[in-house]
Amino acid sequence: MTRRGRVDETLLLDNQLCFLVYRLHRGITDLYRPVLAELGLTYPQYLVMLVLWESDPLTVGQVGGRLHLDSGTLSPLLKRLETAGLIARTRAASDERSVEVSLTAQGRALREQAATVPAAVGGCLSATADEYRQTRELFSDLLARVDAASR
Amino acid sequence: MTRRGRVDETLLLDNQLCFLVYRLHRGITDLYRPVLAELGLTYPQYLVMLVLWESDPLTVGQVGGRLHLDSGTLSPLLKRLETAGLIARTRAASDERSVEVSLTAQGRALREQAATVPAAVGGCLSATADEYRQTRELFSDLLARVDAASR
DNA sequence: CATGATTAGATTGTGTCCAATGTAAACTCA
DNA sequence: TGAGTTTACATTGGACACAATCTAATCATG
Repeated sequence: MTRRGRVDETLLLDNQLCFLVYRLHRGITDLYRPVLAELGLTYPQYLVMLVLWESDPLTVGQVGGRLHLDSGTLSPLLKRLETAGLIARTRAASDERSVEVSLTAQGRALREQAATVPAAVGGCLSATADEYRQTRELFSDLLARVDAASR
Repeated sequence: MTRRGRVDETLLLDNQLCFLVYRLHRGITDLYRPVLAELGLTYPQYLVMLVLWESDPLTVGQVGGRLHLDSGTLSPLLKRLETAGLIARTRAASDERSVEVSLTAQGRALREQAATVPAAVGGCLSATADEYRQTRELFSDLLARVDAASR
């Protein structure tokens, strides 16, 4: 394809989709950081709270399944959320291996404050709700392909 | 929009574009990891090499400008690339504050091996080159918007 | 020219992310 | 039932990413 000694344009940074995703990820977290800082959360911690606001309680494994994170990441993260008073962790009675993660009153209350977060950030990403949905579909398809490839 | 006590669907994980980008970023690095491991590189290290294969030498600041990374990230990363024998770091004669990063013969040689990397990974992302370009455009626009928003 | 401000990198500390390993509980099935 | 396997989570260690601070060199301005 490329001749010897010439620039291989597939190796050019700007041509790489993956670099755009990498930059996009960091750019978006830059948008979230100041907003979430007011809630005392990091972005991954916010994701865990989103999951628990949808369904509570959940085991550590269930939270991990939702976010595709393992205990190596979740254990210390959940410990910090517990220290912050937002969640409680208790060994499940039915299976002493599992740990149930549940929201505290403070953790539930934080949801009210968080209600404004998506609008504050999402507005930067798309002009219209339709465009937002459309982009989301494309990303979703792409993610499915990536997940399938790593199988 | 949402009534009190009802689920706020903007807080649903699956509705959030940012979560897709977050997952996409990690999914794509999962694809790169085994391929780059054969070159002895992590993904961020690979990015630095891409930048240097395009233009060599560069100061630490120039590399950082290209990747949007600061010295807090780059200093230890470049130290590891130096230990691996891929780059050299020398104080610039013209300005003793700057450090010039240059490829070693080994670092230049690695490029041949890396030539197959984009195809190995990019194939998972899009079926056709046209689709790839189209997706890239969309990401590029979105990134521009995000960068503009964080100003 | 001397002093204060700015700049380039390095360092330190915190929080992910992931691989590898450890530990205790639960399961399997001979 | 009981020994071996599997499962759930915790821990450790390496590598980013980012904020904050530090140091040394350069610049700006009087």
